[in-house]
Amino acid sequence: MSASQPERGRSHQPTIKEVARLAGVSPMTASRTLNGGLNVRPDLQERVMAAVRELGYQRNENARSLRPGQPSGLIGIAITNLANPYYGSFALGVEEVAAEHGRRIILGNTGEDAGRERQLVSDFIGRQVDGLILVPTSGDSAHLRPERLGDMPLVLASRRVPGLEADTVLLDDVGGAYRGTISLLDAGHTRIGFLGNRSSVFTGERRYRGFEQAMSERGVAIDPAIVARDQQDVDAARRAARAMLDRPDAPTAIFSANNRNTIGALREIGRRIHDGLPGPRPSIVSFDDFELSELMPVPVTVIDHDGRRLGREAATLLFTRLTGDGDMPARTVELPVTVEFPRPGERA
Amino acid sequence: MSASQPERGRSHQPTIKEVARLAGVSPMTASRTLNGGLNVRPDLQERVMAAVRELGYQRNENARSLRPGQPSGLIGIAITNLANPYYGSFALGVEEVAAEHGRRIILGNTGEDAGRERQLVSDFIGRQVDGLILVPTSGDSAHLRPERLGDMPLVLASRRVPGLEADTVLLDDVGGAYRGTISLLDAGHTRIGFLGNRSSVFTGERRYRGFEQAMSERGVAIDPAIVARDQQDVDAARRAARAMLDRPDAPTAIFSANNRNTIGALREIGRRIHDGLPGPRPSIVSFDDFELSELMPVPVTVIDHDGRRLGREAATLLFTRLTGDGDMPARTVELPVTVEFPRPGERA
DNA sequence: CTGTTAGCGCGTTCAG
DNA sequence: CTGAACGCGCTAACAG
Repeated sequence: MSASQPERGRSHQPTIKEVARLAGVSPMTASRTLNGGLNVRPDLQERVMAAVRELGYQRNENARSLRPGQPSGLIGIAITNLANPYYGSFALGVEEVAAEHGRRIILGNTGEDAGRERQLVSDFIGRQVDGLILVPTSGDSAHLRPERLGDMPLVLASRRVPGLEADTVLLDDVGGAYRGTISLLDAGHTRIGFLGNRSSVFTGERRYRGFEQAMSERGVAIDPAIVARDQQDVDAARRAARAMLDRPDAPTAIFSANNRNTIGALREIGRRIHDGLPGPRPSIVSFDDFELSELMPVPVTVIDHDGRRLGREAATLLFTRLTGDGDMPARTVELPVTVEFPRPGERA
Repeated sequence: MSASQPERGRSHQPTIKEVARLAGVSPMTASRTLNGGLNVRPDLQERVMAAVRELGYQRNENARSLRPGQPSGLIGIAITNLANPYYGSFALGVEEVAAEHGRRIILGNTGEDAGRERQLVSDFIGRQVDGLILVPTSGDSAHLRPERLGDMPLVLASRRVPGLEADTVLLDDVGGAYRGTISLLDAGHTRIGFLGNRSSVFTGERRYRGFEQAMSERGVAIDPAIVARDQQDVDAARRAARAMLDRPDAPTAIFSANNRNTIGALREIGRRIHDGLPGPRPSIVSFDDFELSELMPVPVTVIDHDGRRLGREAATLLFTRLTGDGDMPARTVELPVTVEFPRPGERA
C-alpha cells in the first residue's frame, strides 16, 4: 500500500508469449497462426486459438508496427471544426472508408489555428500514421511542405493550400455559387446582396467568384454596399444582414456563402417579420443545406453537398496512393453540388 | 524498379540513434535531452536539439509506449453516429479535454451496431489506449464486462448499459421531458401526442418516463393512439405524425423525444399548412435543439443541451480515474438541460 | 512444418 | 554527468 506508486492493478494484457506457453508451442507458431495460419498444422492452430480465447489475448498493434515499413493502420485527420455538422459527416465518411480498409482514425480539431494544426500533424507523424487527411487552416503551412512531411501521403479536403501540390477533394464552389446566383437573376432579382466569410478562406473566395461570374454574365452590377465578406459567426452575419436591410435600397435577395451566414440572415429576417418592420422580405440562396429550409418564412434555395461523400472521396484518394504508386502526380477531385429550390413551383 | 515491391521511397523517419550520431553523443544522452534534459550538460543539449531540428526528428510514440505501464496517450472513442451534430459536438468536447491532457483520440463509429462496437473496443485495446469513452449501442454488451476489459478505464455517455457499473455522464432526460410536457399542460393542452425512438434505447425510455410523470401528475390521460415510440429516422417520424394528425381526435400538441422525430413532425406540419389541409396546427416540444426553431410555422419549445459539455464531462471523468484511484466507485454525472420557449411571451 | 535468433525505437538499470 | 546493456511485443529471416 505504498502511497508513492499509483499501483493500478493493471491486470497485464496477455502477450503472445503467454499464449504460446499455454498452447505449448513457440511464440512464432502462435504468431503465424494469428496471421492466417500459413504453414501451421491445424491441430496446433486449434490449441493456439483456444489459448487466445482463454487468455482474452489482444495483439499489441503498436509493437507490431514497430518494424519500419510496417503500417500502423492509423490515419490522422485534422479538421477545423468538429462541431460543424458538415465536418462531422466528413469525418464519418473518412472513418467508414478507413474501416473498410481495416484502418482506424486519429482525429484532431484545429479550430482554424495553424499552430494547432502543426502540433497535430507532428503528433500524428510521431504515431506513425499511414497517411494524413486534413481540412487545412488558412495560416502558415510550412509544416505541410514535402521536405517536412517526407513521403507521408497527404490529402487536402475542402480547401487548397497555396503552392502545395497534394491530392485534393473540393466542392464545385464556383459552379454552385454561379448556378445559385443565376436562379436569383432568373427570378428577376437585380439587387442581390452577398454574405460571405473571410476571403482568405479558400471557399469564401471561390464562392464569391461564382457569384461574380453570374452577375457579370448577366450584366448586373455588384453594389459593394450590399456585399459583406467578413462574417465568421452567426451574430456577425446577422448584423451584416441587418445593415443591408436597413438601407433604403435594400436588396430583394441575398446570396449567402455558407451556413453561418444563412442562419444569421434568416434570424434577422425573422425578427423583422415578427416586429412588423417594413422593407423587402428577401429571398435567400444558401451555400450549405440545413434542415427545414422549406419551412422558412422566405423562399430559401439551398446549394447542397454531401460531407460524408467528401470524406469518402478523400479517404479513397489516400488509399489509392497508399496501395499504388506513391509518385503519381497529385490529383484533384471536384464534387458536384445540387441546387435545390424551396418547393416545386416556388422559386426564389 | 521491381514490380512486386511497393518500393515506396519511405524516406525513413529519423531515429534517436541518428540524432545522437549527428550530435556526437550516445542515444541515451539524446533521449535524456528530449525528456527534459535532466543531468545533461547544456552544451550537449544544444547539440542534440540542433540535430533534432536538422533531421526533423519526431519521437516514435508507439515505440515509447511499448514498455508495459507506459501510457500510449491514446483515448478510444466509439459513438453511434458521427453525422449527428450532437455527437459531433460530443466528440469535440472529448477531443478538447484530451488535448489539454496531451492525449489524442482514436474515433470509431458504431452505427448502433453492437458487433461493430465490439470490434472497435477490441481494436482500441490492441492499440493500448489509456481509456475508453463510448456511447453504447443497445445490443449485446458482453465485451464491456470487467472480465473482458480488465482494468481499462471506461466511461459511458448518454446511455447506461444494463448491469454494468461504470463512470457515466447522462442528461437529465427525465427532468427535461417532464418540464417540457408541463409547459404544454400549462398552456392548456390536454391532448398531447408523443413521438419517440425505440424504448430499448435508454434515452427513449427515460424521456417517455418524464412525459408520463408530467401527464399523470396533472391527471391527464395518455391516449396510446397518439403515442408512437418506434421511429428511428425522419421519414418514419413523419409518417407517425401524419397518422396522428389525420385522426378526428388529433392532438393539439406533440412532445417529440429527439431531433429526428421533431424534424419529421415539422415536415408533416409544413406540408399540411402548405396544402391547406384542415385540422390542428400542433405546438411542438422538442427534446434536442435545432437552429431556427423560432422561425417555424408553429410554436416550438426546445429542450436544449450541450453535446460539447457532455463530451468534456465524459473526458474529465476518465482523466480523474486515470490519475487517481482506479478502484474508486463508479460515478454518474447528470447534466442539466434547459427548456427554451419560442419567443418571449409566446409559449407553446 | 516448427523453433531460434535478431532487431524494430526507446528508456530503465546499472556501471563507469 | 554519460554510456552500454537489456528488454518491452512482435515477426522477418534463417536454421532445423
